[in-house]
Amino acid sequence: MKNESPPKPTPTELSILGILWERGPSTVREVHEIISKTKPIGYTGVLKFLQIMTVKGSVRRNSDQRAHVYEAFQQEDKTKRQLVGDLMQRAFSGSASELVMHALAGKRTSQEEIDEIRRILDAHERKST
Amino acid sequence: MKNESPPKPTPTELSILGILWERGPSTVREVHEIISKTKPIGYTGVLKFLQIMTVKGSVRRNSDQRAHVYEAFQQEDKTKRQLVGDLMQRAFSGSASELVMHALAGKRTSQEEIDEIRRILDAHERKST
DNA sequence: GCAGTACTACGAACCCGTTCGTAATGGCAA
DNA sequence: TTGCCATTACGAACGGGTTCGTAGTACTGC
Repeated sequence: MKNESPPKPTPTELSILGILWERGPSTVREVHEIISKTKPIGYTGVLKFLQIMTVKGSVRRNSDQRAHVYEAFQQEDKTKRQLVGDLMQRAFSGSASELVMHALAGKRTSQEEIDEIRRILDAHERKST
Repeated sequence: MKNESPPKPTPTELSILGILWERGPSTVREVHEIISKTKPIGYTGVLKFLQIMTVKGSVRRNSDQRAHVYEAFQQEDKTKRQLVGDLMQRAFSGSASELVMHALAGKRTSQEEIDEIRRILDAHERKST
């Protein structure tokens, strides 16, 4: 047993985690204000998810204040790695190049993005050599 | 309305589609033999999925033979593109470079894979200029 | 023609993600 | 202190993905 394997977040959980990763610790109200712009969900809905995620251990609650403050406890990197790895395995038999190919085919990508990816490749190459 | 938007396959459906994409038209028995090596599922379970997918339109059935032959009807490229695009949007705010970074971080990648990705980048660059 | 076998069809049930409605709690103002 | 408002807590319900058990159907050998 070597890694604590963060449970795979459901779609809605991921949306919420994303907000917490980006904004840092936030109250239910803050999360709700942001997420409701893109997803139809009520205040208590967000709260419910935060509670579930608290039980699962993917977020932590600080109840010092009246309005409880939640923060992401699940590691951003590890979670994202797992999500991509899972899809890569299930849809592309583990082939990274196939994954990249379809990722680029799906949307227009700026020159900066492409250059950035090249840098990532260089760095990865140097590391693993 | 321009694209027929292939419905997003569920995890198990994707496993089956993958087999059909790779092997071509197959019978229930053949699919079951392959998938049961990695996933605990019975014969009728596979059949059930094939039936559901037939209704959804992602596979087609040929009942000329006694053992019906199923073939993938859903486009491989389009489906994969959608899956990656969806994850990229939900987990990485649409950033292709972040996606690639975490994909590579998740597993060891051979030199050939990396070179292949570079080729893909080159091709994509040329096309979009 | 009859029994046995292999395959397909159908329906029920279960689990989990998701959502909502309502009750309980605690602080603030008058 | 009392009443109002914001916030949290809890439970129920709905839907979809997944699985399994059983019934129906067609072919094969005797």
